[in-house]
Amino acid sequence: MSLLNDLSRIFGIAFEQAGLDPAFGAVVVSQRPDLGQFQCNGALPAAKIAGRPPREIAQDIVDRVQRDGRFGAVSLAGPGFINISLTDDFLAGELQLVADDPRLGVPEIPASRVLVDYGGPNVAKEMHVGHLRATIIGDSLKRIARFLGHDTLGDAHFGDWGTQMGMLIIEIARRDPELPFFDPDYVGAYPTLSLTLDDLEAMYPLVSARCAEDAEEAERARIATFELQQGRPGYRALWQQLHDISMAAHRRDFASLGVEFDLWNGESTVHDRIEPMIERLDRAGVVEESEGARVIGIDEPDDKGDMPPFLVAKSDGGFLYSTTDLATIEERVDDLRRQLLLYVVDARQSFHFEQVFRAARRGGIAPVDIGLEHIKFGTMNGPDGKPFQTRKGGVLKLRDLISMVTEAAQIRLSEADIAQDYPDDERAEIARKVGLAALKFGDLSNHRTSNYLFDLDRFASFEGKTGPYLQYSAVRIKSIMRNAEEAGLSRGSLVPAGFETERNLMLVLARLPEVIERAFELRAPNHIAEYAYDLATQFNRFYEECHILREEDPARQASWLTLVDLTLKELILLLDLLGIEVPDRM
RNA sequence: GCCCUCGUAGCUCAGGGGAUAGAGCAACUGCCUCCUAAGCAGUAGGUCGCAGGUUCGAAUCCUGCCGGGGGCACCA
Repeated sequence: MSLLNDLSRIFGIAFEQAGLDPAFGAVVVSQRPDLGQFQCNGALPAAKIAGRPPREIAQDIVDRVQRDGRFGAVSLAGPGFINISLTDDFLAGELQLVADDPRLGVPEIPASRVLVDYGGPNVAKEMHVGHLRATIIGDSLKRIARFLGHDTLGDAHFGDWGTQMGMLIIEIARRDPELPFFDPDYVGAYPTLSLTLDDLEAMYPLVSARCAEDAEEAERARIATFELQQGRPGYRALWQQLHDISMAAHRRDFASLGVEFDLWNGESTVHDRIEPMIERLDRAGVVEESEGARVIGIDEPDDKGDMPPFLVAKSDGGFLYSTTDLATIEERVDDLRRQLLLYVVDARQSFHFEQVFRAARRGGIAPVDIGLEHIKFGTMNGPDGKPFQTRKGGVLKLRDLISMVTEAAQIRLSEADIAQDYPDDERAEIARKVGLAALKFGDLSNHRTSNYLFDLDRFASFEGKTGPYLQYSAVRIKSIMRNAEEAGLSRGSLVPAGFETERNLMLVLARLPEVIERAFELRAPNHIAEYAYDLATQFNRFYEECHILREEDPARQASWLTLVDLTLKELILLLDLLGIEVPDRM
């Protein structure tokens, strides 16, 4: 029931009556608001096929459509553009349907079973700014998919089964070799270590550096990894503790971002299905041996560059992340019954995903009707154009980043006179929501594939095109609705627009369905962000021009209350799709 | 060397083959006795990296070149 669909259908019928493909009737929002609210450019490409002058076809369409009373003006311009404006009556009627619809005019599409893989924290490493994008973009895509009606699962997909585990094991063994985890003959319960994630995080770079320069040490880590994967009890018990310590910290960080998952799986989840999977691939003749390792050939005739084979098992029989990734696809397709897998992962891994996806196709793990997509994103850079680092040169922890923006919001709140009488806990809650909004919107308003510059001052300014601006706009409406209720005013049917800003607000409100659908099609939350900003801006203009509570015409006032209430609902929906909450006041 | 990606206003970034390429920040000028000024209105700022091509029409699609970033099997 979207307005653009309705208009496109009307124009499509006109093209059809003129003996042309109805697809030419596609109507879009006008690029020239001075000439019309909408435009249809179909006459230009149609002219080529029909062998008639474009202006003649356009005139034909205009003549047919003009008999329809809903259009205020339909006119021909330039080489064959058709400019369209609606009557205020028609526009109000269309928007009334939206206002009466719990889904705000967004149709539920035929559901498909989707899984979004995002976040991707690792054992023994605290989440840092690099995880921010994966988490925020993935969370938004999951919300969008779910709202559109897809059966959607989010998986944090923990990095918990690779060589870093072997390294941690040998490091802990080095520090305390007497621990029973390292005694192969030990039977009984294992002690609980009092390690924190900070401890683990301090260990990792040390042992990692040693492995890099000392071949024997690297060999020990490799063997430990292998034995862990083979099921050595002491190592498994130690692994469980390292896993749980890390998981607890990650859950806390995700919670503070307001991000939730349906699945907290990881690489280790699929361990038991790796052997059978490789056997099956072997029997199918897909796996070959190469330099002692087991690989799947994935090159294709029209490859531009080299495509090395995909590694499923190391020469020592151990597994690596490519193995678990392949088994994870199998699990998601066979057990979780997913039809579309979205991997929200750094663009630097695009070659890896190209390989895994090809291997999954070649091995029959993911038939062609299963969607496999790498939703790649760029890096968050510092002022030097390189991946963001703190002044000391270290990585900025996600936790610290969140405190920084929350603190900045707290300061802004102290400056505002209006907030001085708020209770302390409410102020803290507002600061949290505002800080997170600044962070999330600042990220999501960039297209995901571009690298962008992380500027803390910009995130802390809260002015202009920011998350807090959107919250502020919504809060203004909430305030109006509260005041209206106190004054005993209520909402009424929409009446035709009488002001330019009012009409424009209605037009923006009517664009919602296409924007959400397009954002999901392109896997691009920035389309939501962009539109939410347009909507808020248009509302603020209307707010300046039209004083709702002072309006003397009761019908118009009631209509305005409906209009701003619809604006609020759309804003809250859009912000929710971005993972941003709106406080009651700020 | 090969592959991927990006190049748009002083800065940070949007932009769906369509007309006169947009926004925020920074700069300058106005607007709070009036529903929250985290706001609104205005001024100024551009050979869309360069060169070809496809097209009635290209910032957008294709090719080449230049520049930034990234990647190229037993790490993740």
